[in-house]
Amino acid sequence: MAELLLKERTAKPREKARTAGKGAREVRELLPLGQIIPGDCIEAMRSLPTASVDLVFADPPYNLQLGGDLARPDGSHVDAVTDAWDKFDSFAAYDAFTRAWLAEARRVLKPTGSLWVIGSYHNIFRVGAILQDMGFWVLNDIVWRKANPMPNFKGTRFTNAHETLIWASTGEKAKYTFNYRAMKTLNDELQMRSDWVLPICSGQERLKKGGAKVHPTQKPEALLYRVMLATSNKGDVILDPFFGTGTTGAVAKRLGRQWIGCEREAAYREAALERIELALPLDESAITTMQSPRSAPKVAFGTLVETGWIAPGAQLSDRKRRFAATVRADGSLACGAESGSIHGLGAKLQGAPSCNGWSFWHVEHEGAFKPLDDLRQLYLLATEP
Amino acid sequence: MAELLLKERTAKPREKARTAGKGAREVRELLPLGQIIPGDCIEAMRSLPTASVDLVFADPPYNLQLGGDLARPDGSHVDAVTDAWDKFDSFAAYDAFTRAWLAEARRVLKPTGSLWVIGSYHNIFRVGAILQDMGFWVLNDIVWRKANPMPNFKGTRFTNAHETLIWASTGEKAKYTFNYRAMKTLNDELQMRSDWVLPICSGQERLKKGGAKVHPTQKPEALLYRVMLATSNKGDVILDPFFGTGTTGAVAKRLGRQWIGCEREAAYREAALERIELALPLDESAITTMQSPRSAPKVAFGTLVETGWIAPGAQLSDRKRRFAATVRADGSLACGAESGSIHGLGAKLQGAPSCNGWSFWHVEHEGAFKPLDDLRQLYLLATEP
DNA sequence: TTTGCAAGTGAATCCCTAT
DNA sequence: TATAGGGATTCACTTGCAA
Repeated sequence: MAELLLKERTAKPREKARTAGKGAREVRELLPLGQIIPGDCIEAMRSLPTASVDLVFADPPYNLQLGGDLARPDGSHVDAVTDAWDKFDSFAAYDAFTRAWLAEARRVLKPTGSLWVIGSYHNIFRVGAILQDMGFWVLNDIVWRKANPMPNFKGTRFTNAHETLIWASTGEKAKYTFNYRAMKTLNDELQMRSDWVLPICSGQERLKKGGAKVHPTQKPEALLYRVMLATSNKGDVILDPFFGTGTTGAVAKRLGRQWIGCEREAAYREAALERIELALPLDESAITTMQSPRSAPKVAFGTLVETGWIAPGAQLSDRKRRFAATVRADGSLACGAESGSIHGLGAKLQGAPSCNGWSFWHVEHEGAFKPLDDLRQLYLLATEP
Repeated sequence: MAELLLKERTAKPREKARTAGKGAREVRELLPLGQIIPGDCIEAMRSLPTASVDLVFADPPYNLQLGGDLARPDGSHVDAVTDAWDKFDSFAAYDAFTRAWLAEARRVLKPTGSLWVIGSYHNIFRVGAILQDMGFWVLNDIVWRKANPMPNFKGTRFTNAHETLIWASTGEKAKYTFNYRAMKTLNDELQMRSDWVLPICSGQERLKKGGAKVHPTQKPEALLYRVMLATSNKGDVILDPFFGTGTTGAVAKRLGRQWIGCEREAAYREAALERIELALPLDESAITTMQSPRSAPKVAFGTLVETGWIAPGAQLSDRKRRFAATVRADGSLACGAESGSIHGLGAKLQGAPSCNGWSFWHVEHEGAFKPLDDLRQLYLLATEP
C-alpha cells in the first residue's frame, strides 16, 4: 500500500493550474458533488480543484498494530480490525502516508475551511504533530467519550473508552466557521465542551450484510451530525477522504450539505451509495441552526411584522407556553401591563438579566409551533439575492 | 532556558559509568530521595543513576508561542513567532527540548518503570509522537475531564474542558505496574476507564501567596493520587522533572512512595518543600490496596483434594451441566477417555484454546452448586494466619 | 402484550512464570 | 530465547426467544 501512496507526485501538474482564475461558482461546478471517487484518496483528491471545499472530515486508518487473537473471559472471540488497509510497516511509513493525504486536503480546502481528523492513541499524536508542522492551526481537540466501549478483557490497562478528534483551521489567522449558538442550543444552553459523550455505532444504525458488519469501524451519525452542525453551513461542500460506508454522506444529506467521498473498496462504496440513497433530508426549518449574533445578517423583529411574516396581533408564547404576548404594530410585545422588545419582555417575564427573544418566543406558523428564529431564517432564505 | 537545555551533552560522561555493576540497593542509596534538585531538569536528571526510578510523572511547559522561552537546537534564539516558518521553527525547538528531557527520563527509568506526561493540544501531539519514536510504548491516553473548566469567553471554539495524559512503558515488551484491582475498587467495582472526571485545583488546595496563585498550572492532588495508585507500588521511587509546587511530592508522601523533583524556580521549590512538609502520610493499612489474584497466594487444586475440601471421586460439572468429570486422587480430572488438569480438561471438552478451571467447574458443597473458586476462597479464609 | 433471560458484540496495540 | 502450561479476565447495549 505505502509504496503506491508515497511515491513522488510533485512532477504531475496540480489541478490548481486548471482552476486558477476561475470564480467560485465555476470551481464549484467542477466538483463531483454527491459522488464517491474510487481509488486511493490521495490520487482522488488530486482530481479536485484547489480551494474548493469547506470542510474535510477524515477517519484515516489508525495503524492499530494488534498482536494475536484476543478472547473474552467467556472464551468468545473478539472480532478485531485485521484489514490490510490498517497495516503499515513502521511509524515512518504511516507518517509519510499522513503527510501525503494531509497535503492534498490542505490544497483542496478553502482558506476559510477547516479540517477534522479522528483517531486513537495509536495514530493521533502523529497526525496532530504533522498537521501542526504543515501550518494547520489546531482549534480544539475533541474527546469522544464512548458511552459503551469494549472493556479491557485481560485487566492490563485502563478501558480504552474514548477516541480523539482534532479540529484545525488552515492557519493561525484563518477565519473559520463555528456555529456557537447552534452548539449552545444543542447543549441545553451551556457552552459545548471539548468532551462529547456519544454511544458507539450499533443496533439498527450499524450496516450489516449476512449478519456481519459491512465495515469494521463505522462511526455513529451523531458524531458527524455534531461536527457538521458546529463547523459548516447549509450548502457547504464536505469532503471525506476515507469515506468507508458513507456516514459523512448520509449526515451531509440529512443536514443539507453537499458531500464528496473518496474510497478504495468497492464493497464500501456500494453500501454507502445505497445507504445515502435511503437517507432523508431534514426539513428546512430543522436544519436551520441558531446563528451567532456576529455572523447573522441583522433582521429586526419589526421587519418581520412590516413584511407580513408575522401579523400585528399575533400571539407568541415560550416553548412551554408559560408566558403569552401579543405582537404590536411597531414590533414591540405586550403582556398585560408589561411591554417591550422580544428580548426585553422575555427577560422581564422570566426575571432574567437577559433573554434571546428569537429563541425564547414561539409562534404558530403553517401548523407548527416554531421559535421566531425559524421564521427569521425563512425570511432570510426568501429574501436572499 | 533553552540555550542551556539544548546544547550538546554527549561529551560528558554518563552516570551509567558510575553505577555500572552496582546492585539495586546500592543504586538506590545514590538517589536524592525526598529532595528537589535545583536547575534545569535535563542537567538535574543527568545527576541520577541509570535505571533507578520506577515512575516518571512530567508536566512539561507547553508555551509553544513564547519564542523567547525557547531556542533552536543549535542554541540560537528564536524571534517572535509571526509567520508559518517561525511557527515551524518554534515547533522544532520545542521538539528538541522534548527529545532531550525524554531521553534523560528514559535513561533514568528502570526497564519495568513507566512514564506519564500531561499536556494539552498545544504540545501533547508532539510529545506523543516523539516518545513513540524513542521506543516508549503507549499504554493508554487518559483524558482528564475537568469538572469545572474555564469557559470560552469569546464563543469562538468549544470550551476547552480537558487535558490529555499519556501513559507509556519503556518498550513494547516491557513489563509495567498496573494495579488493576485497586483501580476497579476505586471505581465502584467497574473497570477504570480512560476518561477521568476530576475537579481542577482550587480552594484550600491551591497554593497562594498574598492572594495570588503561586504556580499558574498547579495540578490537583486527586490526579496524581490516581496515577500513583494505578501505576506504582508502595516504596517506589517517583521522579517529577517539572516539579513546580510539588503536587507529585505531596501525594507521593501521602501514599508511601519516595519522590525526587527537579525545579528551576527557587520560589516554586520553597513553596513545594513547605507544602510537602505539611503533608501527612497515610498509615500503612490505608495505603494497602486491593491486590490482583495474580499476586495473591496461589492455591493448587491438588491442595484442596489433599486437605479434604474436595474428596477424590467427587463429581464436577460446568454451570449448565453439559460436561461432567470425576476428581482423581492426584488432583487431575477424568471424563470418559479424556483427562487433565481442571484447566486443561475444561479447554479440551469445550474445544477452546484455554479455560479457567476455577470458574468453569462447579461442585455441590453444603447443598449449593458452586464454582471451585468459591471453595478456594473458603480454603484461603480458613487457612490464613 | 409485557417482562425476563440468554446470547452476542464493539478501532484492542489485552498474561506470566518456569523450563 | 522459545515453548508449554497454569490460570486470570468484561461493560453497556441490542436482539431474539421464552414465559
